[in-house]
Amino acid sequence: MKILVIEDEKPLADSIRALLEKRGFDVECIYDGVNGAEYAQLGIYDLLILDVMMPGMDGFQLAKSVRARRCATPILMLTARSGLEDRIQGLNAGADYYLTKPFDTRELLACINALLRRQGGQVDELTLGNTALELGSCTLVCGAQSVRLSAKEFDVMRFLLQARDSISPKETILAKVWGYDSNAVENHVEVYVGFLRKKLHSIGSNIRIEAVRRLGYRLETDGG
Amino acid sequence: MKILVIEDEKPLADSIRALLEKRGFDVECIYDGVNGAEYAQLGIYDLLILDVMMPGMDGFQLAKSVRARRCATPILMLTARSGLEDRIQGLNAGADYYLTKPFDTRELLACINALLRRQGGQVDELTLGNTALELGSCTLVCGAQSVRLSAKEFDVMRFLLQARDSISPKETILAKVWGYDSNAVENHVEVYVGFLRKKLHSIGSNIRIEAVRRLGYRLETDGG
DNA sequence: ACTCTTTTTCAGCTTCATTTCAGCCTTGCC
DNA sequence: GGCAAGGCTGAAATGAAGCTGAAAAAGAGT
Repeated sequence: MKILVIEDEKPLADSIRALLEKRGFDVECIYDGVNGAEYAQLGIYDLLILDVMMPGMDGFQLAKSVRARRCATPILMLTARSGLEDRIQGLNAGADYYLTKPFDTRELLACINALLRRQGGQVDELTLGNTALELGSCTLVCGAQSVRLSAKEFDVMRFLLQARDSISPKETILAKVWGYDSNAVENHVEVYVGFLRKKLHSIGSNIRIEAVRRLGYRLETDGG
Repeated sequence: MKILVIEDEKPLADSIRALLEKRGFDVECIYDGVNGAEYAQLGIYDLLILDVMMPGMDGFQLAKSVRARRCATPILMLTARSGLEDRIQGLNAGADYYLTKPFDTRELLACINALLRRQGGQVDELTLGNTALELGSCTLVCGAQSVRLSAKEFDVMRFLLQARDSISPKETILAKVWGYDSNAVENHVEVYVGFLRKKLHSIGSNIRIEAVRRLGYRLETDGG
């Protein structure tokens, strides 16, 4: 995650950089508005953090110019001006969030997470080994390969992934996926495990569904 | 644009509704948290406005439960509690913006615009593959070719495009396009998907609307 | 009142996820 | 080895889910 900080007070900018880098973000700082605008418009950042008051070009102008170029990077405005009019002006200029200085570091982080959460495409997935189950699209993904799962296949796979290392008894899978009062039998689970094994294999996954005699199934990963 | 307001102070809720309706939004109000959660999870709203302090289920719990169901609707939290810890808790619970009461109506509108802008509310076309949906003219465009869509066709197409890779259940499309309380049936969606397939084909689009049995529809693009 | 478009209804048809089943393989015990 | 129980699998049957074309109904425009 690349973040661009545009802030003319160097000490503050650098402390933000330090804070965010500690959290694993990739941060760049620019100390004036005019240069900042150029970098911001590259469109390569996942988030812009802008100061409002800066020599040359202020945060409002900067936000407007970024948006005018159809660049959709989220913008967090950070400023000492806490007035209502400023907040409205900031938001209307294209900012996504308006935070007033002095700010608490935890609040800053919470804001950044909220903005990036949206940006990150919100792809919820369960992963194990080299393989991910995308919940939104019911798809198993392994590197460049992927297969779609049917509704029941998806339910079973998801149950196994959520159980992680523990053993899932067929009885439990049956109750959870088919319903405890359905008249499905354990062979259904066996058949579906068969389907899943085939699909996992077809995309080169290193997950195996292993049968534990009398007890149920468990996921294992090959090679580490 | 459909907005759901969940707020237990009826007069406030209704005044927000009036304000937003005047701006052309389609607004519903729910006056308690538990019911609110159910509506919110329908996934048919473009924005949720939540009060924090409510009997039954508070805004934090509500936001968490919505997010837990992988529902990505933007959330604006509106509250009398202005403390730092609250703001952090709200953002971490899944809120996208935190506004303290009493708020200025212009600020509220600016926030809403900022949040909806990101939702594709402000952009004027949605694209996928070689095809664009022009929001202003309800037209599907592919290269030099184009077709006009009827109102319902447009709504369905737009919903599918906004869902991107994820699967859109017929139930949700129905609720969003025909209204959750209409007496439309799932076959309506099937018929409209049929219309859209024909039109997509007629302009040489490489988008396909694929049925995922038991789960819903998803867009796919042909040829990489 | 008429024409044209959009939306709804419906019945018959197709398809494929799910179920069923029979036979085979594996494991572990005597 | 022989046997039994548990597990696996390929193929066939099934039925619910999805599709479609045509016609009725509802609106919109003239």
